[in-house]
Amino acid sequence: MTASKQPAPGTKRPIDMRYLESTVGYSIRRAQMAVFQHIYESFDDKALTLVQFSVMAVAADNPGVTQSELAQVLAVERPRIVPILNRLEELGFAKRVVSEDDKRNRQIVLTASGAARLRELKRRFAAHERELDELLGKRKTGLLDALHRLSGIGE
Amino acid sequence: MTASKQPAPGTKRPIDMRYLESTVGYSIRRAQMAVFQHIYESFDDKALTLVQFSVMAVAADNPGVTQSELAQVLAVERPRIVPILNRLEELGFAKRVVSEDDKRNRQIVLTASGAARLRELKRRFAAHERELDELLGKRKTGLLDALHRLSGIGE
DNA sequence: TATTGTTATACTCTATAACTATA
DNA sequence: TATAGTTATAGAGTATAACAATA
Repeated sequence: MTASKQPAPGTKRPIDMRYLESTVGYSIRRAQMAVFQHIYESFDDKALTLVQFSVMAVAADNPGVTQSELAQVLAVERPRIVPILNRLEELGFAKRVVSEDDKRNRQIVLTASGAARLRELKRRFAAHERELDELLGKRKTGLLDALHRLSGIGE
Repeated sequence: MTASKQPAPGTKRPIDMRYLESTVGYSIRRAQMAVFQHIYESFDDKALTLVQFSVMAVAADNPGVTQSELAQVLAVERPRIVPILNRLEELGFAKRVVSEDDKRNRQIVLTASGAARLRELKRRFAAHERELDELLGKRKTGLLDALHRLSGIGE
């Protein structure tokens, strides 16, 4: 090993990150980045985005859910739902149906093709979650509990 | 209580979110949104953004850290560091100093004013974390452990 | 009036490519 | 040639305002 003022190529001098890593805010951001990337690697090519996937998952369990309801429960602004559903309709995975009870509402329903696509993606998502299980072991229950508690801070 | 096909005004029919809420990906996104919002509420008006705060925090503990190092440890792209430092210089909180050893490097150092501002924001950040502690109790250690494990998935 | 879906706008974030100055 | 910082650009994500249809 040669003494040098310059770090060897490929060698990074260590940066003290202890302060930020002790905070929930920074740690949760880094964890979310890693988890999202892992999900996208588990999805197949040309897969849906996570928001599109989430819309399909909610629509599957709540047939006839409206766009406003989707926006509210997924915590995205109403205008953002529009291009997401446009895309899902283009792909033949979902349909807007004007509600009979209140013609302002568009009820979202999955097509057979959309339900099949969702099943495939849920299968891949489950494989991703099993990998997290290996990493987390028994910590997973506590993690979800803590995350759900954090989600309710402002209420 | 009146029977009605329409939900009463202000009443939302419950949407079944059990699937997404059982996943780490969705739960972590919602938690991050809540935590970040809580941090910004704890900061004072005209406060720095979280990335600006993070840059200052790293620079304080690692005097002379370069822009590339900041980008790498904070997981942001190099180009994004530029306007962040421009702003911190405008505010008089940080300075770029061309390195003597390698004139390509700009070493980032906090000014006295920047160090003082960082201390104030860290004080507010600590109050935010104490509120999280109340919410999480003994779960906090396990949460940070789990988040740090998740951050290392791809490695 | 109020609400749903929509359009439009702007600002931030993210991801690249390419330029400059240094090495 | 390779790297640090910068500029430029394009695509998402986010946040508002306002409009048409409906209530």
